[in-house]
Amino acid sequence: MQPTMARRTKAEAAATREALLDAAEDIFLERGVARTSLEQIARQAGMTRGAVYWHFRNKADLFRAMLDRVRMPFQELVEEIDDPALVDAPLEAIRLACLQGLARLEQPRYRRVHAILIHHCEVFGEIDPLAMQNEIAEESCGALIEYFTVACEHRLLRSDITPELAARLLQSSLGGLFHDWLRNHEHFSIRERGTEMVDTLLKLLAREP
Amino acid sequence: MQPTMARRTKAEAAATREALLDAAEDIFLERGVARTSLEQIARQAGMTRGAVYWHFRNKADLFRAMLDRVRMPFQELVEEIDDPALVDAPLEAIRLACLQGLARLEQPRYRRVHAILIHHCEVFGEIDPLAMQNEIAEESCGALIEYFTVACEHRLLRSDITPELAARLLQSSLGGLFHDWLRNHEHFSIRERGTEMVDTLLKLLAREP
DNA sequence: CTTTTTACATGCAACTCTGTATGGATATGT
DNA sequence: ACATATCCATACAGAGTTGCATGTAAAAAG
Repeated sequence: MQPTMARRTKAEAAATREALLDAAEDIFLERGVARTSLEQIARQAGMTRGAVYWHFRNKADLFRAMLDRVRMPFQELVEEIDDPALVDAPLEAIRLACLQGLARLEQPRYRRVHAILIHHCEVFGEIDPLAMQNEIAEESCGALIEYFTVACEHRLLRSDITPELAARLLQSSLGGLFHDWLRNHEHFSIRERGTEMVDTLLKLLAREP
Repeated sequence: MQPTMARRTKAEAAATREALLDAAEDIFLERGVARTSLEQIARQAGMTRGAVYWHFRNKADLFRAMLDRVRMPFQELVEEIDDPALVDAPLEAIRLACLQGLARLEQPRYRRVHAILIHHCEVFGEIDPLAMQNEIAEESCGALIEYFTVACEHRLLRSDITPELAARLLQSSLGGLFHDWLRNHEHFSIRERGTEMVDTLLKLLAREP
């Protein structure tokens, strides 16, 4: 055993920072946020608590950094499918944005971090996960309402369905499916079920030809 | 200050047990399960940790007792609306069972305990809240599938909708709405939005006359 | 090459929480 | 009335975690 390992290069330091965040994901997901100590995270990454306290101020700061690696604003999803042919097909734009989101959530990192945020952490320190979830929900619902409003103006929606109702239906359905899937993702594929759900919902909501 | 308060009557003991559970609901909801100590619960109830350890073995046991006060198996909801006229109207039976469940969730105790179970606790000790949620979800979804299957056999469903798909749609929608509402119940009434959602979904899923 | 800063490891004091052991006073059974 | 079991308060030992302070070897700056 060496006397004391010492300073790494800047690239190595960045690598240990990522390793600490990876380790945090692992143990947060396995034991929950509250029950994992900083020493468990450090040992999982092959480090000691000294490394953790150098890179982060405390557990809340580490948690925030972990979330920052998977920031996925809804607006990004819309911009990624920015096809000018879709301005007159808002329902198809919604469909593609949803599928884009489902594809992202299948990536292990997104899935794991969201599972931690939704199912494996409580309020702690200066972090309020419910407030974060609220922000996400409000933003996505607002965006959906806008698109459904456009669809309504183009006479693409059933006459007995308001844009707000359509948006809430779609958002609740996907949110519920998301929650269920995050509990045990091996039970089914969220991409398949999500696609099926979005397709049928949009078909049911669309005005009959 | 008296030297040492001592033994209460059996009724008083049962009352303190209830008071401890009430206090646990309060603080669990406010601070989260992991961050609340047994002493905080005891003091909130005007007792000490001795009372807690007398009535419960540990925090997990207290948590389980708290959940036992709001056990609401889906079958109960169906039995409560056991109207023989509904055996030939399975869609109406589903609707009434859902409304019955929504009405229950509006009761403060049900709402608070479910908010704790879903949003304010992680895995701890011998308690796995995700497994409990899974049980609830599986049971309710299974019951919905049975009823939608009957509806399908009676030609009450659209021909392009399978009973499984209908059940998953309804369950995900209500589950997502439930999660959103539990985050901040003052934002909207789950009874109104849930009723609206159930009505429109069933209308969309029903075969056109 | 020298100095300074970086990137950690190690050690320490303080705090919090748990579980249990003990004690006491009263309700309850007989 | 007496003995006993009940209901709860108090005290204590132990473990675990946090934040900081210190040490240190190498990288980076000059």
